Formats: sequence, C-alpha cells, structure tokens
Amino acid sequence: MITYTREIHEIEDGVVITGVRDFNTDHIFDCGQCFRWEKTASGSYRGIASGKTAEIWEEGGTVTIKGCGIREYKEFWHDYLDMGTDYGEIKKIISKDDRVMEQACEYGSGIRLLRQDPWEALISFIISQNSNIPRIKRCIKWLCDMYGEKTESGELPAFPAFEVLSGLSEEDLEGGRFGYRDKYIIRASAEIAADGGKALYGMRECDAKTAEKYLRSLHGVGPKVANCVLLFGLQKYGSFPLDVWMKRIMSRLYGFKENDLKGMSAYAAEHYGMYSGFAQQYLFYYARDNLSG
DNA sequence: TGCCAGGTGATCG
DNA sequence: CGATCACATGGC
Repeated sequence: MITYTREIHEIEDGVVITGVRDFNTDHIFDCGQCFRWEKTASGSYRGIASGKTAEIWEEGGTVTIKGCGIREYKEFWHDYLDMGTDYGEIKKIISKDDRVMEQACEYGSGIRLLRQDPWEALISFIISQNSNIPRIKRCIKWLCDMYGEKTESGELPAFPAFEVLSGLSEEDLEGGRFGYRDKYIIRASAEIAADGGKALYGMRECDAKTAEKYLRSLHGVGPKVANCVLLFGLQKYGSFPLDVWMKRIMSRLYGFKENDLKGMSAYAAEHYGMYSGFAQQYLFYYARDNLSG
C-alpha cells in the first residue's frame, strides 16, 4: 500500500516522477539482476529493456527517465521498474526478528526487482554460470551487438530474438568467448524457438513449480539459473536463487553448512515466503560487497 | 600467478 | 539420491 504522494510530469523527451521512495539506481542496476545498464559519466544509467532504450537517474526521491513519453512510461517503464510495489513494507516484513536482513536491507535500501523479459533472463543467466559480472556483461554485449536488431542511431541493439539465436552454430558464437556455454545457448534457443516461445511466455500464467520444472528441462539450466529466470524473468517472487555468494552469507551469518542448499531453501520458504526473492536480492548485494571470498 | 566467478551435466558409487 | 570432476575464460 502506497500512502505517500507521487506525481508524474512530462518533460522534453522524458518523464519525471516525484515522491518515489526506496529507489536507488546504483542499487537497482548494479545489484547483479541485469546486465545491460551502464553508468554514464554524469552518474545516470543508460540501458535497454524489451527493445526500449532509456537513461535513468534519481535524486532526492525524484526519478527522471529520458527517452520515453508518459504513455510509454505507463505502459512499460512503470511495470519494468516495479513502481507499483511498496518496498518499504517488504523490507519491514522480511527484517522482522532478523538483524542480518535488517542490515542487508539498509545497505541495499534502494533495490527494486526489475520485471525483465523471460527470454532475455534465460539466456543471460545461462551465460552467467560460473562466471563473473564484468565478463557476463561483456559476453551479453557482444551477443547483442552481433545478433540483436538495430534500430535508429543512438539506440542500443535489442536482445537477440530466439528465432535468430536458434539458427546459429558454435562457430557463429566463437567471437563471444562464451566458453563451454555456447552449446547451452544454442540448445536452449532451439527449445524455445520450437513453439515460438509459447511455453516460456506461458509460464507467466502458471504456478512456480510448473515453471521451474519446465525451465529445468532445458539443457544448461540447473537449479540456480532456473530460480534466476523464475525471479527476474517470470516474477515468481517466492524464488530464492542460491549462488556462491548466497551460500557464503547463509553459511557464515545464518549458521548453515556450506552445502546445505535444502536447508537454506527451506529456511527462506519458512521465513520469507512469498518475499523470498526480495530477501535473496538484498542478501546477495550485501554479501558481494561486505563478505570476502 | 593461481584462484575464483550469480553452475551444470556426466559419471560413479 | 549425493559426491566428484571437467568444462572455457578472464577478472583480480
């Protein structure tokens, strides 16, 4: 429930939203959930989502988005940036009786879970496995520059369509330096393209268990990648992706054994429930910046 | 330089 | 089932 006043104004080639809480572009775009937003010299973030290029910054509760009109904001960016969700309330709920979470929520206080496209999330997190964020970004940039649809000058290339990626060979992906993951990209793309993306996009309308089962059936998708796609691409907020940083924080600050993934998942389900995905993102961001490897 | 990174599939007991 | 290993590459 949002009880404070928020107003939207149209400006030259953009919109300004005032009265926004819990919104910090460094937290949102640098917390590891997305890979196509880059910080500019002025401190804003420029990126692209679902084929729409924009530049975003925030100051004192005022969010500015350049590159979209008020109509596009209402139809797309409002949803993408999850502006309808009260993060203050979520932080309060998950931090109750949890000092670690309270600290993590404070550290990443302006995080918002972007409502990303499931296809882009799927390929992005297949690429992400056993890699690091700078390299993941570089790989994805190469893929988009090489095979993404180009629109006008000044716009960024779109994320490549599954119809395009499914027709590629391993040699076509060689320059991207994906390592062993090129095979996964090609096979997963073929699976998605086989029914025109119907199964994948249809997962938006079904329960999380069904979607997870479907994602796990794709070659190169294990429990971690599946949970990332569920959370970031399909908005299944009860998901709790466990990567090395999550294992680290759960073992060091919550007392679990390093490899007790079942215990960690069960703990999240019991304590964070439908908010597990938010909890995970606060913990992940906190762990990456405050825990040593 | 050597260890590590938003892991997964294959194999083996 | 669970444990172990190979996998490609570059950031640090």
